[in-house]
Amino acid sequence: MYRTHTCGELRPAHIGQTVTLAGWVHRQRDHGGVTFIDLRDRTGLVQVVGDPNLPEVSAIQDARNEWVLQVTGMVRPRPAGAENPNLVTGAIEVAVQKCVVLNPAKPLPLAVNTDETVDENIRLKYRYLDLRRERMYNNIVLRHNVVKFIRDYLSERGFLEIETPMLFKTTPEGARDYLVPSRLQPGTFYALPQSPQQLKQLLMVAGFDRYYQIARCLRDEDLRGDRQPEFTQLDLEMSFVERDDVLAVGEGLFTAMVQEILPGKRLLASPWPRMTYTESMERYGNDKPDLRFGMELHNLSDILAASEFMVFQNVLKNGGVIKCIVAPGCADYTRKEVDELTTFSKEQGAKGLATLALTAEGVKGTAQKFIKPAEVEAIQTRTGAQTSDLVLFIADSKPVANKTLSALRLLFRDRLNLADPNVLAFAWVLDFPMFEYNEEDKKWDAAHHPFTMPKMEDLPKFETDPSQILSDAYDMVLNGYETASGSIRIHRSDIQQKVFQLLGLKDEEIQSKFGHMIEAFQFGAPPHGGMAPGIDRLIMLFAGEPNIREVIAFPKNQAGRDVMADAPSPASEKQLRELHIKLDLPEEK
RNA sequence: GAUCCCGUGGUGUAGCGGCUAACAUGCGGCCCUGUCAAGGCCGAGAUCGCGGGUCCGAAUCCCGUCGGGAUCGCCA
Repeated sequence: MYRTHTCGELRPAHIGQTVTLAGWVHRQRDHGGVTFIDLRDRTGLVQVVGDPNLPEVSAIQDARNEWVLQVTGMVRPRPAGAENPNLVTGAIEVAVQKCVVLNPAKPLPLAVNTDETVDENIRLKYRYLDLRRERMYNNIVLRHNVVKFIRDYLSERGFLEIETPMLFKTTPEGARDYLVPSRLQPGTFYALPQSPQQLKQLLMVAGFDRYYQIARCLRDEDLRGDRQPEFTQLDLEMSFVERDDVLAVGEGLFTAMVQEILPGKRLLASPWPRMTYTESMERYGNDKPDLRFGMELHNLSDILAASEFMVFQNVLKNGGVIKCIVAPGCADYTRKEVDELTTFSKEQGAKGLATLALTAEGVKGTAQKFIKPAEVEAIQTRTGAQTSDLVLFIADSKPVANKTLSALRLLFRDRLNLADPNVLAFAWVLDFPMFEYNEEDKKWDAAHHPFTMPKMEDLPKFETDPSQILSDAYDMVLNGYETASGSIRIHRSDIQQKVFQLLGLKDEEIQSKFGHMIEAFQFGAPPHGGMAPGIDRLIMLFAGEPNIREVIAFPKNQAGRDVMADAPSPASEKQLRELHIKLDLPEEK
């Protein structure tokens, strides 16, 4: 037996007991005679003392940071005045009688016992050391608590956790698949699942009624701070439900979770706000609004319809819009600062940025000479802009204006600290469009996915205007992130056929790619729907971390590499031969 | 595919045209019996990511390249 107790559990109640501990040297303080070590295991720290009056102290004196020790000694109270209120074990210490070095350690490439920032490349290369640090440990524990809460909550409500295959089938829609070559059937490939979407629907056809899975999903696309090539979703599906039944489960789950395991956080509103996709786009410029602060977008196209500003005129003539946001207290921005905002806007796709500074000395800014006093007044009435505020205008096509102002809004959020980091602003965004026109490929794409149920009343629009078809798709958003996405699914094979056809899939293609789905829907498929919250993103937001790598034990870097194991790496000739794969690599420069 | 930012001892930073490259921490040695980021003294450790250029002189300016991050595209 290596230990009788853990480091973090010792209390004055243990005084007088002889205990054996095992752990890492968090810190060592050698006073020549008496030596202190803060011994660490995952439960915490405890001070062990090597006393010259006690035997076997040499190992204590020799020990260095991160050595692994086994220590046996008597728990005793610390001398009066020597208690450490910062440690939960700070009232006591362990007087060492025996110390065994289980394993010494070389000096570490990164310090485990501080929270100072370390280059992320080094952290990832030595991730097993990085994970010893308190911040990472806390994140991993939080992750466990979140997943455990999910399992308990859903199990209590009749959901079954069911595993689905990792080796499945490539699909034509959606993200790029990771392919896995089949050895037994040369020339064919599995695809790793982008999500268990089809399988969970088939589980509904099977009658399981309420299913969930903590499911790994894989998508071969470029990485971002909130996107990893493999990530984890709470995949969830229910039969005989309407949209609000699904939303109620999600809202109930995360509301209870916040109350139970996130005492430092509070919900912005309960019940959660709901808005349509269209409303979210109008008011926030995107479909994942951060509702922790205002600064909404305003459409000024009507007020400025008669503007003398040629830029505005031309945009309106071409079907564009003039929209704005109001940056509070920013009227004193310098020319340089405004230029930076203009550059930022152009990076987002806008052709330019016009500003109106409402200073105490009067109206200034690049748009001042084009906007009449009456128009300024109307703008102030609509937006609530006041003296000392800066109004930022984007005149462009509606998508560009929304995208740019949305990005500016988040820029000011961070610059002016407008969002309370302890608030969780959950909300639902509803009624997404069913299809988006893909200009590049000149075809319709599914906005959510092709199994999403179009609104019944919009079915006639398949023949007239697919862009106007709304769907029973919904997103759960949190603090400016899409944290779940779901829909009521198509359970009728005739509607499913219609969708596939509009997406431009040929009959043979529908059969080869989705024949099993179409067929299944002909054998008594129940109405069903579900959603899939992104575990990594949620935990990132719960933990207040800036990216999801911080809440994943072994994440990949921006180039999709595991820098610790150095993956991906070349396959051997033998492996390739078995798979009947020949490489055709691009010429090296 | 594109844009921007970063790269200086093990780690974190400073220096940004004139240095023998500074500081903290870590590391090694010595001293020290109550510390808890212990303290004191001594020491080792960087050709400033790499290559080229400008200059009397480059960590510092320019170009290229590699590595990392953020963003656009991409992500049903």
